[in-house]
Formats: sequence, structure tokens, C-alpha cells
Amino acid sequence: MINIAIVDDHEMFREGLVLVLSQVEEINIVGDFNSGHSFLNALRELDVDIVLMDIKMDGMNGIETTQKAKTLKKDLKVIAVTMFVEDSYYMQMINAGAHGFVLKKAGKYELVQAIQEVDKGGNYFSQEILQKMAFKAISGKEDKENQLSTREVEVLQLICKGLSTKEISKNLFISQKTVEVHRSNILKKTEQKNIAQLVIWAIKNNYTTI
Amino acid sequence: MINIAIVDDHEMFREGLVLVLSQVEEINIVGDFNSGHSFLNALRELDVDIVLMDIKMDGMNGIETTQKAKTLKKDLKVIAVTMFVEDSYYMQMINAGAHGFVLKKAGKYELVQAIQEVDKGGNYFSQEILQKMAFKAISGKEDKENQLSTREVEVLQLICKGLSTKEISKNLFISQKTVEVHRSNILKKTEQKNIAQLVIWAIKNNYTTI
DNA sequence: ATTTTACTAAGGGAAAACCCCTAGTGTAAA
DNA sequence: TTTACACTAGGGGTTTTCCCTTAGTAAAAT
Repeated sequence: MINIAIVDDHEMFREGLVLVLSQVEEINIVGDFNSGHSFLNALRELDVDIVLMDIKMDGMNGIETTQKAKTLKKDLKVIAVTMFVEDSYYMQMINAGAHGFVLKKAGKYELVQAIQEVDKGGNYFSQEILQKMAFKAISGKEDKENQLSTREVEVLQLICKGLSTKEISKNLFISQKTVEVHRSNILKKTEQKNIAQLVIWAIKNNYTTI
Repeated sequence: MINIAIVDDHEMFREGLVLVLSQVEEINIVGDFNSGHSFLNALRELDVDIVLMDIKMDGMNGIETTQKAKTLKKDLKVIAVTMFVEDSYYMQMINAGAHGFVLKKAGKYELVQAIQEVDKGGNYFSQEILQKMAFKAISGKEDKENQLSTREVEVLQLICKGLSTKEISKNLFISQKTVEVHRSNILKKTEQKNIAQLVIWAIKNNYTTI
């Protein structure tokens, strides 16, 4: 019997997941939570093997929740569940200690397969994500090069809110010139050519929420 | 017994919905479909009272599917299921003949309530959507004023793809000046102040997909 | 038959974004 | 201690976007 917990702030999706997995003989749902906080609070008294963790959540996101959960319970296994196949945040999730990665558009069978694989001590990644990883490995791009800095993430999020360079500079108490440098570096690192593409990139890569 | 069909290209969500609703005594799931096409093909031989229709789908969207379904089966009732609470496309869905509107983040009870209400011949709209409608009614803005024209929608979609004014002009075989006019009018009509906000508006209002 | 609307497109100008360059500071790693 | 990096910010330039005006044409509505 595999004890599963679910963390997702999307109620209908979470309820659906509970029901889908309840039908599987070898799976036992020990709890479902609508936030990282509520999950962490319950974690001590929870007999859980694997947690299905949504990455994008209001408040504490899946990466942060995973990191904190791992400090509380080292042998906890995490399967990240996410909407998009993009290339930056799943590395963060792997660094945070996730053993698997499944897309929300995946079906029941793939999800169960992922759970079984991770329960056996292995890893599971959706085909789409493996492709992305392979492409990245072949193209030989190093992560570090493209990783956005703390400040760049701040600027990116303000851009996505629709703030102009002037407004961002006032908001962060820095000069417009500095913001321009950040904007330029963000576009280079993300390999996007303008704000329209950047905003969509940011959504897919979980730097902002719509 | 209420006969329900589900149309949603998101497999896990659809499966979850089927299971959630199967638990409800008075509800009978007569079919679930991953596209508008497959639903329309099956509709003739389907004894269905209410269909839960996702608005955003690859290929034929929920609005188009609803319109076509209504011509095939006039008394079909449609409840739109959607991700966002924005203000333009639910009017289209109502025009297409939807009797209800529920957000995907809604829970089981709200969904069942919506189904019961619509089955009785009434309408059901999520609280959030009613608020939007009320606000719109109070602020007295007319739909027509703000409705994007065909060309504007084309331009908007190319903007969201990350094309520049020059690229859009080449793409549509019109001058840059004309594209500029369209861009300007789009920003005015949507009341967004720059491309970042516009892209997010377009996603929420279903003019583009991420 | 006249009015309205969408689409087209020009001139012209202001603001914003984008892209170089150099360069100082502080922190953290080798 | 030197090296590396993030953050800062200036000069100076091009390109793009944004905003205003005027205006012609074709189609649709009144």
C-alpha cells in the first residue's frame, strides 16, 4: 500500500485526483491540502510515502513547500504536478528533491505509473519533460548561465504586472538605467525577443501568475 | 436522473470530473469527450440533458462547439466551465446559449448546485462572475464599444506570439502605420496600458493560448 | 440615400524600450 | 588575495511603441 498526499490549491482538480487515485487498489490517500502551509502543518502526524505537489500555488509554491517538507521528513518522496513543460522550474524542483514530474494533462495511467516508479525508489518524468531535458543537454546550454538573479526575478515580475521601466525604478528605488540593464539581461537569458514573449515565458516558467 | 456529458481536453481534469459527478445520485454521466469535434460527432446518439463545456480547448473552442451543438440539439443545456473570471468571453458563451458558468476552481458542491439549477430550467453563474457582470452593469460600459474587430483580434494574436509591428504588417500584407492604428485601438478598447498587460488580458479573455 | 463602421494609411512627434559601452561597489568563492 | 559575480548607473545611440491628427474606400446598417 502506497500512502499518498495531494497538495494543490485547485479544488476541483484536487478532488478529482483524490477520486481517481482512490480507485487504485495499491494506493491509499492519506490527505489532500489546498496550500503548502496546511500540508506542512499536517506533515508531522501524516503517514505519507509520496506527495503529489502542484508547483504553482498561491502563497507558498510547490518548490518552497518541497524544500521545507524535506527538512521535516527527509525520506519523503515528491512528484511534481504541473501545467507546463518549460525548462527552468523543473530543475528547481529536482534540486528541491522531487523524484518525479508529471504534467496535469497526463492521464490516470501515467500518473499511477509515476507513483509506482517513485515508490520503488526510482524516478519518473513525463515524456515531454524528458524531451526538453534531452534537447537542453544536446544544445549544451549550462543552467547557471541562464539562471535569473534575485533582482532580475523582481524586475521580471514587475514587468509582468505591466509596470514601465520608470515605474519599476521607483518601485525598487534604483535608477531607470539599472532597470534597463536588468531588462536587457533578462531578455538575453530567457532568449525572448520582446515583452510579449517574455510575459508568456514568465507564466510558463512560473515567475508570475495570471 | 440528469444526464451529463463532459467536454474538456484536459484529461486528468475530465477524469476527475467524471468521478466526482458519478458519486452524485441524481447524476448520470453519459459520456466524456476530449474535443468539440468528438462531442459533436457523438451528439446525435447521445441522450444528454446538460453538457459541461470547457471554453478553452485546442482546435474547436467551447463557444464554437456550443453554437454547433445548439443547432443539432436545440434543447441542449450548456454549463461553461472555465479557468478565469474575465469579462469578454462569457458574454459570447451566453450568446452561444450557455445556461451556466462555473469556474474550474469551484468545488464539487457548487458544480452540483449549478447542474441542479440549470436542470430545473434556471441559470447558474459563479459568484465571481456575477460580481463582474454587476460591476460592468454599474459602470455602464457598453459591450459594442469595447468589442474587438476581426482585424484587431488577428493583430492581437500576432502581438501575443511576440511579433513586432513590422513583422505583423508583413504577415497581414498591410502597412506598419495600419498595424500601429490597430495596436493603439486594441489598447484603448481593452483598457490596458502596455503589451505586458495586454498579453495577460488576451490570455484571460481567451484570445490566445499559452 | 445617408450614416456608420471597419479597414486602410499617411505625417509627425513623444515616450519607451532596446542595445552598445564603461565603471564603481560589495560580497562571496577559489 | 585575487577572481568572479550581482548590482548599481552613467553616456549615447537606434528602434519600437505609443499617440495625435487627417483622410480615403468599401461594406453594412438605418
